[in-house]
Amino acid sequence: MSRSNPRVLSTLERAGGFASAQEIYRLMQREGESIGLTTVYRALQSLVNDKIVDVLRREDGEAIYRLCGEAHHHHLVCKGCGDTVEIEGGAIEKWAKMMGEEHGFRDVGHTAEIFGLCAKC
Amino acid sequence: MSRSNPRVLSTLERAGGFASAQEIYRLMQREGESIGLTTVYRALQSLVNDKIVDVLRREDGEAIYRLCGEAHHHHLVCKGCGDTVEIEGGAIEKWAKMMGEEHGFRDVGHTAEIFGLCAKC
DNA sequence: TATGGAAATGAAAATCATTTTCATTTGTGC
DNA sequence: GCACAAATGAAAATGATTTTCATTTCCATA
Repeated sequence: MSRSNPRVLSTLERAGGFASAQEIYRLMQREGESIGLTTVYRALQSLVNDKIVDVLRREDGEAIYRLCGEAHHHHLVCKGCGDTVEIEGGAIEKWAKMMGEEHGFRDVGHTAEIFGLCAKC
Repeated sequence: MSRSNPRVLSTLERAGGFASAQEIYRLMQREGESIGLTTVYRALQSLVNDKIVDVLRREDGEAIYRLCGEAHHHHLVCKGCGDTVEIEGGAIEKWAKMMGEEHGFRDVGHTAEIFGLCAKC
């Protein structure tokens, strides 16, 4: 069942380890790779199953796939201009871990995003 | 421009202050209210603009609208069975606030969800 | 009380990400 | 070479959300 297409994985890497299925597809197209959108989606699902990547959501709901092992960080996003700052999340890591344990959960992950209006907006 | 339809707001309240546009629409239908889906979406957007509700995303990407002023909490969700525990997020509130200030952001909000496998799964 | 225009409404079509279907192709062991 | 499972991808289906556009409702003013 291993449909973890290596071309898709390598494209995700090349995209900075942080991209949506559509972006990966377009990128591969632009680079002349012959692949179908369906296969991209399937490969990404497979990579998620194998815990090689994980999934987050953009503010607009689109799924973005992130290479696990990427230095784990969070985002501070401006609602006005979309500018994004990567931030440290040490406090969150601990909080998530603690909360998970407290309720008997294992294999615990988390998402956290902060949004607001940046100085310019 | 105030399209903050009061019937939509009151339905969101009745739904526990936490529902998607589609759910609100279906609920209103079921209760015999005559309203169009478009109007529900517009009313919700308007409520968001007026900061009466804010928007989050379900794991599947669907937008859910939450009454502001609802006791703000976070979720611990089981990836296996979907069971959800509401949890305290004091640490996060502080973290988000601090990070926002540190980068000159105002009007700062955040989302944070923890997910893992519960004891039963 | 008419009336003219602005705001609100909603049905239907458009959009867009994602999933499903299904026929075709590829790869592998025999 | 052959059979069969897995992989592929085009096209259709799905589902949330947005847009279009014609109609209706409000409201202030003549």
